[in-house]
Amino acid sequence: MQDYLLPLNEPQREAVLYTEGPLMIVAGAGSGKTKVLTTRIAHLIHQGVDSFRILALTFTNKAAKEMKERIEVILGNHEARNLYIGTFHSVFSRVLRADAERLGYPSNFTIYDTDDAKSVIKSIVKELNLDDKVYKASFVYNRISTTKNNLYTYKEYRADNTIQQEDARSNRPMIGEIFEYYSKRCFKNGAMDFDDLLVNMYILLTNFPDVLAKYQHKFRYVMIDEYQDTNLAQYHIVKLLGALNENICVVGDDAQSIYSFRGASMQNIFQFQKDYEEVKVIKLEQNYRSTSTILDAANMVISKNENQIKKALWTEKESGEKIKLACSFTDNDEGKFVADAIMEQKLRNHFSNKDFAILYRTNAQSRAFEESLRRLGIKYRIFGGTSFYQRKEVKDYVAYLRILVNPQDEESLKRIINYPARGIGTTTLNKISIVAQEQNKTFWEVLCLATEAGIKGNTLTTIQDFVLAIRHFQSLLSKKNAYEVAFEIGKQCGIVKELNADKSVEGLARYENIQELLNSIKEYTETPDEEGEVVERSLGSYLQQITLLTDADQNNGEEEDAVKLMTVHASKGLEFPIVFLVGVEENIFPSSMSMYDRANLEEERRLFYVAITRAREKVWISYANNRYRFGSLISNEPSRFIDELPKALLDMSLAEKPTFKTTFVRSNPASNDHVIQQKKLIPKPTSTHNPPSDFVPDNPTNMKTGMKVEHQRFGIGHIISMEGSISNQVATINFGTMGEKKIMLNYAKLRIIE
DNA sequence: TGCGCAGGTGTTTTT
DNA sequence: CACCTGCGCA
Repeated sequence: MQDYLLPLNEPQREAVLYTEGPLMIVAGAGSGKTKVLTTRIAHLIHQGVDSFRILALTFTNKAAKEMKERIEVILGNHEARNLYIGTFHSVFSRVLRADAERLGYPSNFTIYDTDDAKSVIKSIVKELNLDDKVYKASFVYNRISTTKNNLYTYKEYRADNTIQQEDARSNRPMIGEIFEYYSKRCFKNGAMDFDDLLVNMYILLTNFPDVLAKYQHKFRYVMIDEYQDTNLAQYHIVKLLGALNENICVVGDDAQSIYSFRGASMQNIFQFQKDYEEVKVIKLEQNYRSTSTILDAANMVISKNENQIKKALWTEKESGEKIKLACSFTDNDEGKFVADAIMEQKLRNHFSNKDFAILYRTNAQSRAFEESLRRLGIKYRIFGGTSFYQRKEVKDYVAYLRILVNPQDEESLKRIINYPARGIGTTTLNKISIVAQEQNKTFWEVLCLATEAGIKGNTLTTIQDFVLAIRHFQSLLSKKNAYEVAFEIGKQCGIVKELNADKSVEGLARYENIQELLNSIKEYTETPDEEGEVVERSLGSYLQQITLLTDADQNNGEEEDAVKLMTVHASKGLEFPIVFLVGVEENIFPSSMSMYDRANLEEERRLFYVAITRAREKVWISYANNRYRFGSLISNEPSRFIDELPKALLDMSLAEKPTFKTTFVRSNPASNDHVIQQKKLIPKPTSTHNPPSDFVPDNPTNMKTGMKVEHQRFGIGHIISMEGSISNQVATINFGTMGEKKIMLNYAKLRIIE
């Protein structure tokens, strides 16, 4: 037997050796699926399969990179370098670079990120004279995105009665029209958004039989990780690519499907088994990651879901510590509590910073933890939020580079034509836009012929200078490398000078970001090609690549000794010795956006499952009674998911009293803990009011100044005043001995008494 | 055309 | 609370 097969258990080995024909690996959390995938690829190469002919699609670029490295270790050579491996989006963008022209796109097409796409939608809504409050960019974008991920074009969208009725009912009948304009505009700009990378790949394969044949022959083996998070477009592409050889191996876990908002459907898992006559299914059920306590808890929670493939995940590991439940008074206290707990664990049990992860449902929750960690001098690193390449100053600079490579890109052109300020305002911009529309020219073409567009005087000279400058840099590109050109742009256009002039903390950070951007270009373009390397190192490929970098990819190089902070989504595929899962409250986790129908709630539950199963040794679950949201204090109940955990696996000693760091005087220390414990497992120690058992909150829209209302925790009070917008009303309520409180009606549960 | 201020408005999750 | 937008003024 080969050495690399020795560390595998029976089903793992079977999965590695089963190389021919369709294979589905159902891999539970922590069951060694990455190990199986890497060993499987290594085995293929070892058996003599040409490494250029293996395609592996992963969820993040970082995962791809790690897999490559692990394969190199197993094989002891650099064969893995030739693999086609990466995310769907990055692999397809590479394929499309080669064949984009057949679809009428330039090979240096620009990739629009979500912000770019929304900005295009905004201009279209404006051009069509529609109300931007009704046609909010994010709403329209999501709808278009979902449609495209289901492989619907704007034509089909506009022709579909059901869709049109839906839009009519939501009072947004023009979405189809916006969709059409948007598609045409992107095409004219030589730009693809994230979804276009999938859609156009699909079109390329279906409309050009020779291209399909080329890739079907090229990719003799196809492997897909995280299959439960693929969408319909991805499903069809994979099916097409694998149709010739049918050597398709998908790896997934329905229990970890958490991206339905992006069009992912775990239906693809079930469909896979129907698509091929002789599909082999292998289940990996032994968990090597977590203690049995953690695993039992996770299994118990996920068992509440109706929609799932039954699995029996087990472990040989010891039971370990119970899951600690911790209750804090406010979100700030929660931050301090977690930082203290980390400090204590470090001192008492000799853990290092890098052993800890703090996982939350939304990015906005990170702040309290950042502050408290900083105060204790604990090094931390946040993953996610606005990524480096989304920062304004970086995007502005990148826009210059995009224009050099693809002058059709109107979006980027608008970004930089007046940055740094050179006196070209909205008036001129609109004028050019109109001429461009009328004469069916690109924005750039009109700029080049500014005289004909009726532009005169100073503005004309400015535009002509701008055009000359861009052309100069374009020609420079053939003489100098991308880094040198980028550097020249910063210098000659005065961007660097302008940023350097701002000596504020933020200004300094912006300046440093630009230096970092230049460094990254230098590193990318000046890395010598290794033998056999298939990566292209032009400015065009650099620009496409950076747009597709994910949060998980930003971890540059060696692992540093820092506490990791990230959303539960971002933690997928990772593991940590100790996990703090925080903000585990109703309205937050599960999110108030997804708790009102079964499918959404089940996805939240899977998310909870993912969070817990990240931990190897210890899990702390934390919630706060009150937290600041939009500036005022709101109260949330502990999450229903806490109730779903087996009591025997919980250590509730820290949840009996909330940790107080805030100065707060309890008006009635002799609270009624015992009553509440009977009613609900989770103690609510701050309760000083005992609501009747039939307490039903009323609709907040009926509440008016002067009313007498009952709050579950604060008791009876009078509404003194109401403020805030209609969608987000804040009431000031006098609760007598409990004092005056500002309450957000959308979140609080209030009952009208009279 | 550009800047400063007031007011409104919004928070899932991400390629 | 922060961020963004829109408006008024120089």
